[in-house]
Amino acid sequence: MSDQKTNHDTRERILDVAERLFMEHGYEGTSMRVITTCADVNLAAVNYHFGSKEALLREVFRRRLSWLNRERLYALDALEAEAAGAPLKPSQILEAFFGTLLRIGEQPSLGGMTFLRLLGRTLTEPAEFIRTFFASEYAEVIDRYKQALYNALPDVPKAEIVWRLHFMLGAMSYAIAGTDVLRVVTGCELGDLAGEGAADTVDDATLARRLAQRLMPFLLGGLRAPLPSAPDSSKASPVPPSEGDREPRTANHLQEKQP
Amino acid sequence: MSDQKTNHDTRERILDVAERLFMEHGYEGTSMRVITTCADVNLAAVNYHFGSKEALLREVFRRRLSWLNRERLYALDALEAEAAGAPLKPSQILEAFFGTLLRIGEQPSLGGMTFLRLLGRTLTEPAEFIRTFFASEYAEVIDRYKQALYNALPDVPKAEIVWRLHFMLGAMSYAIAGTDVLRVVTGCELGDLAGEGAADTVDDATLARRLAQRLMPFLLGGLRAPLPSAPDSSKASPVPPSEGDREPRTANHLQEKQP
DNA sequence: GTCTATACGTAGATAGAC
DNA sequence: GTCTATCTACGTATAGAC
Repeated sequence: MSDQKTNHDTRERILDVAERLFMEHGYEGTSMRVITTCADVNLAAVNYHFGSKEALLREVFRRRLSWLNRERLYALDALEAEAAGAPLKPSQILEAFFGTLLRIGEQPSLGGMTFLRLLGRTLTEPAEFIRTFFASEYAEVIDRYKQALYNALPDVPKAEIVWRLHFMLGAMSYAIAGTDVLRVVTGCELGDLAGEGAADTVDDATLARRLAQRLMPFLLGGLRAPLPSAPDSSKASPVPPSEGDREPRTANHLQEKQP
Repeated sequence: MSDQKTNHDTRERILDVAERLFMEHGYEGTSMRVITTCADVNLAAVNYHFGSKEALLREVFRRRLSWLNRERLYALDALEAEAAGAPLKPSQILEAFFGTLLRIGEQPSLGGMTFLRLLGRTLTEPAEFIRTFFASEYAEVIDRYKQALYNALPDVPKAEIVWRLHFMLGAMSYAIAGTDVLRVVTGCELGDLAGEGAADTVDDATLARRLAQRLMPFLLGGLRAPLPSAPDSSKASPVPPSEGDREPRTANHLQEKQP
């Protein structure tokens, strides 16, 4: 049973090809004909094995996300067990959430950078079925991590934490998707940016490691930034002290334009 | 000439409808037939006025981006003239770049939140013609702002600045796109988050203002975060001092996983 | 279980009447 | 300049042979 074409092989081959093509051309931009041709299977194979194109996309994500989100829960469990009731440090929480994700990029068997790029791009796809699918897949993990952040930053309003979680997800998603797109905006290949000297191509595992190394301080800096001044409410903005890490206080740079 | 259907009206009506539909369903997910039906024009009108569907998308963006990027250059010119050769503060640069963008959300005549959401989503679309179009539209502005940031943060490696610019663009794009998508991830409507008390619907202008108020401190915190420790190079990470704003020094939270 | 062949709708684009 | 009618290619899905 080494090189024999079993159903399992066909299914996996379709999933691998679809993962890459959805990443390269988007969901709507990838036709079933192209998928089945590239996977060297019959046009009908997708509907036979998965039922529909939508179900195929869901399965592409499920086989990766179920692993990822389980690992994220394990990581949080471990941290909380070690802390024995004390709130976690924000840096620990971010490392568990984003570090677990970014480490996928170093391991092709978990999807590698192909899957990370696909994930980053698909999070903004407007199709309703995609959004509801992600909502259900992420619900538990997001809820647990939000709670952890609430506990870690007790003096920061919960709404503010949710906003910043949102911003962090965005920075991460674009950073990943951009490792082969956003040269457009930055005007140069990210390979040039990742290395200190060698400007040529960088393999995926190295890119993933360097991305994590650059991204995590940025996220932590954003999460722990001073709160904005209150605009239309009379309550003051307390400085959020965070355990372990010192919380810097700087001037408020953004003033509300119209009071 | 008040309510007469001129060519100009037809063109603008097509652009307005296409802007909204591309935002709601994506480029591939929006058909010419739906566009022309909603705009109450004939199917052939798009090809007559714009030449093709791709050219229509480009024109949808061009009429907004030409204004936006001109304003961004003006804002930077004004800051640099005022500074008279001295480097700008990072907060000023971010305000000029992101503030100018976010203020579009308050003005429906400039596209409002509809255009901002469309922009946020389209930046990740994989289609080649879209990426090359954005590259040319953004080239000058990005170049000018990169230079301004280099000057403002002379002790931060340029590669690090480009990475962080990249992260900031991502956080902003997702934050915008998410104002009607990412309830998926955060588990609640952003309307709930924006207001202190009133949890119902928030009009676009208010949402845009509150978004800017929350986003700018986050971006500035990320931009001015401590540099990551050098992983595979022996040179130390200097703390970047920035003018005007005090630069906080915190511990490095992220350690390289493999030395 | 897998593939061949095809159904049936819709995509973007265009020729030519008005 | 605008519209009708239509072209050709491609979309997903399925019925039925092997």
